[in-house]
Amino acid sequence: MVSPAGRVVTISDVAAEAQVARSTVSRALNHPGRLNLRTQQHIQAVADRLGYHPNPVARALGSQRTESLALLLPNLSNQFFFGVIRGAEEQAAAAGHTLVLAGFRGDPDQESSRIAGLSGAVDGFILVAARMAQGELQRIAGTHRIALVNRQVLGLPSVVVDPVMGATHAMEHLASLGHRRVVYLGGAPKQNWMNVRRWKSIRSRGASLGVETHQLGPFAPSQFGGAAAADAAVATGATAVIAFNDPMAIGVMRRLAERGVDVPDVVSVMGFDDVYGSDFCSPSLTTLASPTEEIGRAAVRLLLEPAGDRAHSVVLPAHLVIRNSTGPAPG
Amino acid sequence: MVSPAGRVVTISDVAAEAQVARSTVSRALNHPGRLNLRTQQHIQAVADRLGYHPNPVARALGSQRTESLALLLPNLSNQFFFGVIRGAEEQAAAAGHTLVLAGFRGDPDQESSRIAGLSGAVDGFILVAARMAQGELQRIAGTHRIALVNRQVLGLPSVVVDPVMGATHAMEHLASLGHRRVVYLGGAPKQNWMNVRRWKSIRSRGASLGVETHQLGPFAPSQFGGAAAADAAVATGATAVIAFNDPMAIGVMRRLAERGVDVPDVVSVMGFDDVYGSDFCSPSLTTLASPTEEIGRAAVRLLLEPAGDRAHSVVLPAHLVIRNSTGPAPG
DNA sequence: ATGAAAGCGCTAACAA
DNA sequence: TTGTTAGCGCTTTCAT
Repeated sequence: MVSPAGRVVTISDVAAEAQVARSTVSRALNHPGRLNLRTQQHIQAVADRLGYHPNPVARALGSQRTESLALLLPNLSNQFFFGVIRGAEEQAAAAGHTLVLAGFRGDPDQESSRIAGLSGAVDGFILVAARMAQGELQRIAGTHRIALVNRQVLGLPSVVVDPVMGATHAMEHLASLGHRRVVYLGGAPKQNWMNVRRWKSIRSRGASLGVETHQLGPFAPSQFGGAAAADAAVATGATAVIAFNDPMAIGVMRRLAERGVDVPDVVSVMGFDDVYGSDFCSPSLTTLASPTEEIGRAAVRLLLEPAGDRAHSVVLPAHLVIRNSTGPAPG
Repeated sequence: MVSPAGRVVTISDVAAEAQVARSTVSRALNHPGRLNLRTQQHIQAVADRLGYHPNPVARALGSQRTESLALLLPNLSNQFFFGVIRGAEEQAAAAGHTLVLAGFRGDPDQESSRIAGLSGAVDGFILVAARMAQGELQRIAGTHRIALVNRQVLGLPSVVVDPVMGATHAMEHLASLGHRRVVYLGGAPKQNWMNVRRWKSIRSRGASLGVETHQLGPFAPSQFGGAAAADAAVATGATAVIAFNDPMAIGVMRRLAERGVDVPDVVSVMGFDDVYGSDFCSPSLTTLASPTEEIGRAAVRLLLEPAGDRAHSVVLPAHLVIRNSTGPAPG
């Protein structure tokens, strides 16, 4: 850590103390086995005694590997992202990597400028709910290792929660309860990959089930947005509301409670993701659970995989969690 | 970004193209003003045209400044931490810094080993709810810039939420509702700085108010821990329960609901922090709100301040949010 | 199996 | 105001 003189211990200090060349110290620590066992043990002992820790910056400059990954998110307010962060950090740490966190505040310009700024500082980028144009993503993928989360782009590695499975389960659940008129509350931004797929899948499954579907929005993907959407949602005459995500759904329920509209007796409400709080809100929320942590872990694995077998696209299942916010259609 | 040849653009490319020395390019970008305006503009233009972005790693090796900060947390499950992360990222980004996230899984050994591993890779550390021994923290502070969150150690910069204010408000609130017997559910680990202060302050304010206080625990600082504590809590005969944090309090309420014990008619329940969910759980939770984001921001500011006026200790106020989980003592 | 030497891309004295 | 020259601490050929 620190020499008696107060200086940080460098590889030179270890080399001098162990009476070997600096390169030998480097090898002893990075490629033991390519060394005489005794020298390697000796060097290790000296390094330990001196409290030597290689400077990651210097190491990165030489090796071109920083052993760190960036996680780029639209914001840090959404509970869904928190799960992704947790999974990513866990997997990164397990692989001996460091995780850099960056929020881009929903601004696509900031998104690419942060990538540019971190370029060289990390070995790869996990882009969650990327807002950038597809062409720009492909261009970036030409020079950087990236993995997308909840967005698919042809030829780029990605991890998404199956939107078709989710929407299908949702519609089948509602249809089986007798609902014939369902409204989907879109989340902003409207062109959000997941938002588009969820709506498309809901509409198409609705058609095949003989359930009428409408879309409203986009609304902010938060309780606030849900509350703002609630009145319009019931005004459509729908007996069931599917929100783009759980916080929106909770916002809907809170607003309906204020108005005295009973959930699920008058209106059923569903969300997506099963984030923190969806189990203890009132009524508890029926939702399509996303494996948030696994998303983060899978994205890290994708990034760390040998470049050979890349371009995978991982599709994770969504599963229906039935709670108390959905019930038989009234009438 | 990338030269026609596919190589990443370096400072040398810019220098060659602009017909100046590399150091001049460096200056033009880092210390404009110390340069002839025309040269500086010319270099800037060339750099822009080539899409030059300085390599942060190389820059750090030369300057000894990485422009990045590490945020070290016991885990990434606690909602309270999420707020701190959000605030820290925001403030770091505003200051042009990058945030490295590291969880140490509650293990003090991992805590210090992650610090050692990141040493040199970041300019400073924010240590949230640090578990390390005080002496070790002081030793680390000798060689690294650190800022503690929710822990105070003599002479070290820190940001804490006022535990006395919080506990005082809590006890006064309960006393005014006629409660005479209060139980505090401690959070693990027992020696957690905040846990200790909260209990001490509750006990002492209880004494001066003539309210009997007991401590139970420690329990896991989560809904799970709260649920496990609930039965024992009511068994004490207390009419009010104060949990170490909100998730615990929510866990208590869920368990009590299962048992048919009414909150707040039979037992009042309070938590700390006012995290996500405390407003929409059922009943909504009376709690002592912590300014989580501001904690993160303040910690970053502390770290980024000129070394001269360091060793500040910031104490942020906790404020009482009265909701529906507290009511008059029964009887 | 080990050492010598050349960089990685940049910053920062020091010169001019 | 600008160029020259050393490094920063490490990895990595290339020799030996």
